Amino acid sequence: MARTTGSHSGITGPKIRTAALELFAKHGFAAVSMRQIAGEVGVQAGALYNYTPDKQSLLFDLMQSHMTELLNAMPDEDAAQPFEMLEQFVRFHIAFHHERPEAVFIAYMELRNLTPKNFALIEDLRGQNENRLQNILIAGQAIGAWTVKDAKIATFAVIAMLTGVNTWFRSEGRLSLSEVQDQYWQMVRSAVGG
Amino acid sequence: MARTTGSHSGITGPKIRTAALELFAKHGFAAVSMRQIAGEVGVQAGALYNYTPDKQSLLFDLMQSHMTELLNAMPDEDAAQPFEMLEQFVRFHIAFHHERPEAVFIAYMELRNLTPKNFALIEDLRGQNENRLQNILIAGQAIGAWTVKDAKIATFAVIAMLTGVNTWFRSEGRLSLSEVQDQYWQMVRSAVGG
DNA sequence: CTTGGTTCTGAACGTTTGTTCATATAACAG
DNA sequence: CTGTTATATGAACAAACGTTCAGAACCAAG
Repeated sequence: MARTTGSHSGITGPKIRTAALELFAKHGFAAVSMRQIAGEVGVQAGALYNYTPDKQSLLFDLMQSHMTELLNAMPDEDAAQPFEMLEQFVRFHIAFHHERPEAVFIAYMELRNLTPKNFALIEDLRGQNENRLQNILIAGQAIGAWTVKDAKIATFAVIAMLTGVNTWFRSEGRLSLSEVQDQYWQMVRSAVGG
Repeated sequence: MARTTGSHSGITGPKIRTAALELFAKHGFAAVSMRQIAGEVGVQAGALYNYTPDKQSLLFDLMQSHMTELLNAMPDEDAAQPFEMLEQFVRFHIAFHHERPEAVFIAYMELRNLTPKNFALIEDLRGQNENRLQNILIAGQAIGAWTVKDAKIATFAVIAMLTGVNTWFRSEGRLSLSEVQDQYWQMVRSAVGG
């Protein structure tokens, strides 16, 4: 046998994904050319097509990886009471998103650049995440853990708040991650009336 | 004297702005071509350059108009107590954004497609809006109207919540505008501890 | 070394891009 | 009507786009 499959692939492949992630987050999918990505990797544009069938797939793979990572990393719902589950959800979301700002940015800024088929797939994953929060809120409603009126509205409001953290929070800044988590948890708890 | 300035300009000009607004919101600035905009207007691409020096200015003008409209339309701060001012801010923001979803979308999705100079100008206008909310929160803090710890965090959280309404709320849906305003106001009020 | 497969180059393809401009059209003032 | 001027056309420009592909370079097994 000859050279092992992906002996360079193991280096160039991830490099391409990283470069694409950063460039897409910075300039937007449509504004980034395959030649720019290749340049960042240190390779010619044609070489990218050993790793992705086309530009669209590159975007889709990045988004899909992010969403499945998010869903897999999320703590189990079953274990705890609604109140603790909500706190866990809030803290987890802030921490998880904080570690991968580019992926978060892309995952909800570049939805419109997906083909309809790919869009549907990502939207489904998005929905799963929102449903977990909504289920927590409904469960808490049911046992009177809080007083929020409409669980669906509250879901959107909380998701927006949490996603918004990434637009301003940086580790080097005035506040630590846990301070941010603390205050957001307090705001969310109060907002749902818990 | 000859023909009055802008006899057609008065028709084509606004048409171009409307078409650009819709297309930029739908597909993104970088993904929309001048020919697409022209096609929507019913004109050839070259004609656009009677109304804008270039594509970039078209984007910038749309964003600037939106931001100054927002700032001008905002109710005065001076009149009321922090508590009423906060409620006013929340209800106003939801209503105002609801009336112009495309402009809102563009105003914070296309920041990265502005030239550095234009970016700075828009960021300044953005900051003015955030400052109004922050001032309200600080004023309320000072007189003990609510218990929120960090006014800057709360500002970001509230802005994110309010801007997020546009991602899901449509007039034809289950809820009316005032129901949404009511529940968001309740959530914001609780979140700041008022 | 030879052999065979993986990875990359570099040129090329057909389109599309933003923008310009000479020219045509149409509307109004006198 | 004539003359003037704002407005639109449609062709053209160079540059950049995503993608393809023959061939070179490289690496590892035998």
